[in-house]
Amino acid sequence: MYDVAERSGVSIATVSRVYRTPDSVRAQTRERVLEAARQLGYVPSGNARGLASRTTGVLGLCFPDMADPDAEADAEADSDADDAVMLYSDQIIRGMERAARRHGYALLIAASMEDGPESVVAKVAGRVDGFAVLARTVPTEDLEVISRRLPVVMIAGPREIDHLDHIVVANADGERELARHLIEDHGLRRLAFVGGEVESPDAEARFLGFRQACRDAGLPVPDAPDLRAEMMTQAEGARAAEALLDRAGERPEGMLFANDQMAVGALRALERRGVRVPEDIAVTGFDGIPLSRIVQPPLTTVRQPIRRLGEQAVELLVQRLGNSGAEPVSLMLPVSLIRRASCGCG
Amino acid sequence: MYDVAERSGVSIATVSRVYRTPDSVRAQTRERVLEAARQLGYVPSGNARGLASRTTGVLGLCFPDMADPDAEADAEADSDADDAVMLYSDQIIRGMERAARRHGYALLIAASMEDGPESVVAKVAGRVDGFAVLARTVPTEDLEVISRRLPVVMIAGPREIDHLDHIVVANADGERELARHLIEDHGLRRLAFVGGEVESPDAEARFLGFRQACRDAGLPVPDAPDLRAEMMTQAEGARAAEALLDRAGERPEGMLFANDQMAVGALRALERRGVRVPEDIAVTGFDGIPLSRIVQPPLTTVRQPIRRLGEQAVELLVQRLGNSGAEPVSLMLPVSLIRRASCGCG
DNA sequence: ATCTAGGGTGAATGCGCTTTCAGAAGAGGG
DNA sequence: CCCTCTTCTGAAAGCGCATTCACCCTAGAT
Repeated sequence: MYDVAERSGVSIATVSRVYRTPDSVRAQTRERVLEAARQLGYVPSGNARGLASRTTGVLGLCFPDMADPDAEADAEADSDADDAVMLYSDQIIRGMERAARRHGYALLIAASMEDGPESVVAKVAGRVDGFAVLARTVPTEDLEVISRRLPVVMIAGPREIDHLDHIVVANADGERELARHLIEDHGLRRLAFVGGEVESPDAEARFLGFRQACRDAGLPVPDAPDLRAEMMTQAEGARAAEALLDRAGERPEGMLFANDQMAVGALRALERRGVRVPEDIAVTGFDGIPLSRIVQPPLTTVRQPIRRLGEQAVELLVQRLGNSGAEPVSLMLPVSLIRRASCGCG
Repeated sequence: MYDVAERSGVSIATVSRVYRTPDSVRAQTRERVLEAARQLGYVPSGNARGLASRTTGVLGLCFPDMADPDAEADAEADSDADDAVMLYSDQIIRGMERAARRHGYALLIAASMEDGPESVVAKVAGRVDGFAVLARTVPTEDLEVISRRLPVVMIAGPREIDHLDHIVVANADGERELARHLIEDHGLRRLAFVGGEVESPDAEARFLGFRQACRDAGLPVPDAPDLRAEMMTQAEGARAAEALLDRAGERPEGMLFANDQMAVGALRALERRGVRVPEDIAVTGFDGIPLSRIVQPPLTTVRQPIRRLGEQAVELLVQRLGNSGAEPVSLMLPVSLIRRASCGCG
């Protein structure tokens, strides 16, 4: 910059103005400066600019190293799918990128890994005006510290820190609506719910929705899922389905899985056992992954607006950057029931 | 940082060392500093660090605003596909992110848009240690200037600037192999090639491959594609297919399209016309997009390793950051022929 | 010809951190 | 008890830019 200033016969202040507030510089001077910059191959330092102006024009995203183990597993099984199917994190990224672009921000993305002290977050946090975090990516205490200095929004996670903005999808509402549909529209009564690990807030919320539907319909309200899967993968889903079949007592009329992966696994297990879906038993999932459309029968499920999650995160960040004093916001994005053949529809 | 230093009774130099070279500080002192940092909610400024150390730990990617108009169009037609299908840019991002992560870098992404002077590139270029550019994203002259200051790798574009590293896929080889397959294995002779706009280096390279195959087989070598599509979309592909059918003279035995989108459009047009594929005519595409697997008949095509493009880009950047004096590298990634029903295979 | 605005420009300061370069504080050795 | 050798730590000088604040010049007004 000093070179540019010297070469064009002005001070560095003027060079700075040429880039920041072009109108405040006489056109002729401006041209001289730009020409000099071109000749010298001048590239303004974002770092210096950021330091001086205390703002970066960049938003960030931290996501878990293994954002979607199921999809990874799928990918290995079918290398075609690998290139075709978007992971959860891909969709978030796409959503955030679009929204950030609209607001004139660039997006810095980094997957968490164990590193030195503070690790990834530190890297991101120090270089952005604000950032989003996917659930269970960053230690709560780190977030606590960082969120005191800049806007942070938690995506799809519990509200561990009360002054954080956060966004979730309507897991409970979706599952409730799904169960209601099975009960009221298809007349099913004996429903089994297959949940996930206790620490998964999503899976738990979905189970809660299931309970509500049972209560609403006057059916017995279970205290806990009929089964819990550790990994929520297809393999676990298949195992769960078989376990439910082999259980003493009457066979359930419907199996609700906490996610699509498990439901798909169940579909395959049931087929092996010669159990017809949906004639003998209804099966449902949650998420609306691409695979749910392709399996036979197509899976009734609940679609999450994952991309909108990312978009909304950016909106919240931008809002907070404009008005840091506002009350913490807590958004819940609506989901939509997708009725397909696996429950008896279509 | 000054506050942390004061609170823990050391100088800022020591605080800096705690983060940069923890081992050079006595354990006891280190703990005191970290504790103070925690209490104060200290977040190191990436900008300042970058300024002082002249390195950011971030790699960048600039991609076109409309990375893939075809996919966009698809998405509108089928909102399901929108969430499911990865765009070209999504795959590049995924590849780069993975590779960057391995090397300890974060990734800054920004789509180009018309803005002030220098626009997006300036934003990215000033904040990264090096970056990748998708073809036709950044004006050549800007690239020329920037690439004098930091490593830049051009992805899937022509080598406009000779000192730039660049990566392309083996477009010509792939198309050549594809055409060879049609000619030798299926015994076809009258082949028509539908290309893209002249400015599309990919489409041109593919046509070149087609010519080579013709030459190899002793068939007449065309000077130009039988047709050129402006947009390379399904609609254009359909139109092209019909135009070829309606042409005077013998009907071609095979139609080779410069990408899958057009081929898919052609498939549909041919079906409407009652022309059977592959019995009456063979059809092929290029890219290996997800859709190519699903259409009827499944499309014979050439798959590009898009994700690897991103990974390789990062590898090149990292290499050059380690050794900036090296000769410019020019990589060509191999592609793979996918034989499906539309050419008569399977 | 003198005065008054204002637009243009320059000097100087500081953003928060890294990095020599020295100096201080212990640790042994003589 | 003094001297030398390590370890640690502090002082200070930037890194490249944004931003007052003050100043200068040119018009238009008087």
